[in-house]
Parts: sequence; structure tokens; C-alpha cells
Amino acid sequence: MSSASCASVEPSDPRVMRTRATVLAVTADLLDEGGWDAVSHSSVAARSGIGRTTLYRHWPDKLSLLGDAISARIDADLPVPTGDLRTDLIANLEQFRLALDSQTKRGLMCTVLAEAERSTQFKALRRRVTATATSGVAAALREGVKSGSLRSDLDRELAIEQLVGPMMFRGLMWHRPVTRSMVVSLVDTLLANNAPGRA
Amino acid sequence: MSSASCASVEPSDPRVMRTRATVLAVTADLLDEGGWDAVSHSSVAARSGIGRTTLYRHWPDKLSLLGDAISARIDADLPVPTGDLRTDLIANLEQFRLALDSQTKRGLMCTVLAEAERSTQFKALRRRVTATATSGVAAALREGVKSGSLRSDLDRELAIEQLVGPMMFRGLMWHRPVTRSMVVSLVDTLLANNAPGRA
DNA sequence: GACTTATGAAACAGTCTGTTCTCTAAGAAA
DNA sequence: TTTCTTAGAGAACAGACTGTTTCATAAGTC
Repeated sequence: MSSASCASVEPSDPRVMRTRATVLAVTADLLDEGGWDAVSHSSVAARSGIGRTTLYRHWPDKLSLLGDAISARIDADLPVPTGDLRTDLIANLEQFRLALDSQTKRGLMCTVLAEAERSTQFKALRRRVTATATSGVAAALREGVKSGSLRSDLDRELAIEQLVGPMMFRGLMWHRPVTRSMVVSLVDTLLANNAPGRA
Repeated sequence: MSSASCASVEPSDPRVMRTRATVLAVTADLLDEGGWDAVSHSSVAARSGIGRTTLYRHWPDKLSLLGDAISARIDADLPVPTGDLRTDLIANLEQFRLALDSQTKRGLMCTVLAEAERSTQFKALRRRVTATATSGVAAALREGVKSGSLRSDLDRELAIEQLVGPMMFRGLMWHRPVTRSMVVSLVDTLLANNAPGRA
């Protein structure tokens, strides 16, 4: 839960902590309600009751404000591993599927990706989002290799791409519902292609 | 090359055609040079020499202007089919790979996806972009089924997702170079999994 | 109680948005 | 060629957001 942008040292002043918490909560709310354009220093100041000047002092520009707000909202929320590879993969991909079924989250995801192509701050944010989103799948694959359910020379990064990529494509580009059966199908294809016996 | 936004009837007035062509070219240039934020009615007016008022008359808001400019720039540029399934798939995916290797195009792609979650205009644009980008792959797969290189019950949409999705994930989310060898690997995996004999 | 510092309010200049008005010039039709 | 219609240019305007500065006040610390 560390700050992504400016506060290199965590502040101890209760006034600062209060302000930061209030502002980030309001920012995240506005983001959920009206998307990217609904957030501005002015709109956050108006709703939160915090002075606009104060906002500018803490977050010099919109990107740093949004970066912190999004950062604070990325809570892992990872499913607990059961030890069964197939079950764990499906459970983790389900999380991603749910995100792709929410219009707000789809929009936010794309916006972060778009900003990351231009802003250094958002490059770091994208890295965090991506790492958080894939960590469960990566862990499951690692266990699968260790337990012998997957071949030992598995390219784990490619495997993640083959699992999550198609879902992303369907949800973001084709704008079609990503179904549970798609998730199952992707997992089963991966398992079949990377059983220890093959190749 | 039809307009995506406002001009339901193609104008015949040479003044209008001239203005439209000039403006869309300048808009696309600005988009390439400085991305989304570099484009505004003001900036386009300044560079093109066209009056700002005229711009507002043709494109009431930024989205319609950018929508038309992007539309005009989507030229198919599809590789000529050779008839060999593997070759054609690789050639088509290479086009997509090149797009994913350009920072400007990656950013533009994400921005279009992000806007499409909020604006009806951009939903249509996303549909066009997606259709154009996948049409070559889709055609190759169709031929592959017809010629018997692929099993007849192939889910072509899923196949496209499995081909393009992983590339998209690597380029946009992991921000890693999408290599030719990845393309080859994806194609070969798909061909192996969907040979007529199997399943 | 004294000191430090965050906050809040107001005022400011600058930019972009989007509109309205008027004048001019291009093009079409007679 | 002359007339009519309509697009374009330019200026002026109101409104919103950005980002800064200045100053008084309050909260927190010692």
C-alpha cells in the first residue's frame, strides 16, 4: 500500500494522513462512477471538502493523483491455492474474467495501458497491476511444474500469455462476454499441451 | 473510406472535401507525433490553417474528429494470401506484431479501447479496427478449414483469440517485445492442436 | 504556551472548449 | 456574367480546468 508517485517517505503527520486517505477514497469513487474524465483536482476537492490548493500540494498533476488512487485500490484479493493445478488456474483466471466483465474496470485497464505508453509514472503502475493480476496464475504454474503436473521446461511467461491473452482479446477488442467455459477451455488446452510426457 | 461520425451523406462541395481532407491529414499527423493529447481543435486549426470555427462545424467534439482521423488511417494493408495456411497466418500476425512494436500505435490502440468503453462512436471505431485487424487471419483460417488443413469444427473466433491475444498481452501489459518467434510458436501450436485428425 | 507546518480561501493568468455573430469568398445555377 | 447559396475566416464571448501565489488560520508538536 505504498504510494506510487510522490510520497517517498511515509508521512507521520496525522493531518497529512487524514487528507491523503480522504482524497484517495473520493478519487477512487469518482473514478468508479464517471471514469477518467470525472476526476479532476476541482471535482475531488468539491466532493471531499479538501481545499483545491491542498490537492495540488500533494499531487501536482492529475496523473499522480490517479496513480495513487488506483494503486491504493489494487488489493490482491487472490484466491487461496488448493494445491490442485487445474482448480487453482481456473480460480485465478476467474478473477481476471470478472474484471473483464465490468465496464468500469475494462475502461480503467485500457486507460492505464494507454497512459503507460506515455508516462513513466504509469509505466510503474502498469507493472504493478500486471504483476498483481498474474501472480496467482504464475504461482499455480510454478507449483504445477514442481509437482510434476507440467513439463519442467515450460515457458511460464508464454503460458500466462496463452491463458490471459485470449480472454483479454475477447473482452477488450471483441467486446464479448468472457465466459467461464472459455476459461476452462483455455486451461484444459494448456494442460494438454504441456503434460510432462509430451515434447 | 466512409466517415465514421457525422457526415451521413458524402459531401460533393469541393470546399468541404478540401477542408475535410486537410484537417484529417493534419489530425493524423499530430496524433502520430504527440499522441492523443497533442490533438485539439485549436492545435489542428493552427497547423492546418483552417479556421477553428470551421473545425467545430464539421466535428462538434474531439472524439468525432479523432474518430474520423483514425478511421481514415485504417487502411487494410493486408498481405496477399499465398494459399499456404501456415505462411498466411504468420504473414497476417506479423502485421499485428509490427503494430504492437510501435509505441504510438500501442498507445492509440489502448486509447481507442478505453474510449470505446464510454463512447458509442468509439464502439463503432473499435469494431472497425478489430475487424480490419483480424480479417486476414480469419480468411486464412477459413481457407484452412476448407482445404482440410484444419479440422472442420474449428472455433475460428477462439482460434483468433488464441493467436492474437497472447501477442496483445505481451505487448500491452508486459510491455515486452513481441518477437517473430513468438508468432511462429503460436501458429504452430494452433496448427498442432487443430489438425483434422485430432479430437 | 510557543513554534512549526498543513490547510483553506481568494485571486490570478493561461489554456481549451464550444458558441455566436458578421463579413468574405467559393461554387453552382441562371 | 450575374445571382444565389453556402462554406469558411475571424473576432468576441462565457465557461471550465489548470496551476500558482499570497496570506490567514488551524492543527499538531515540543
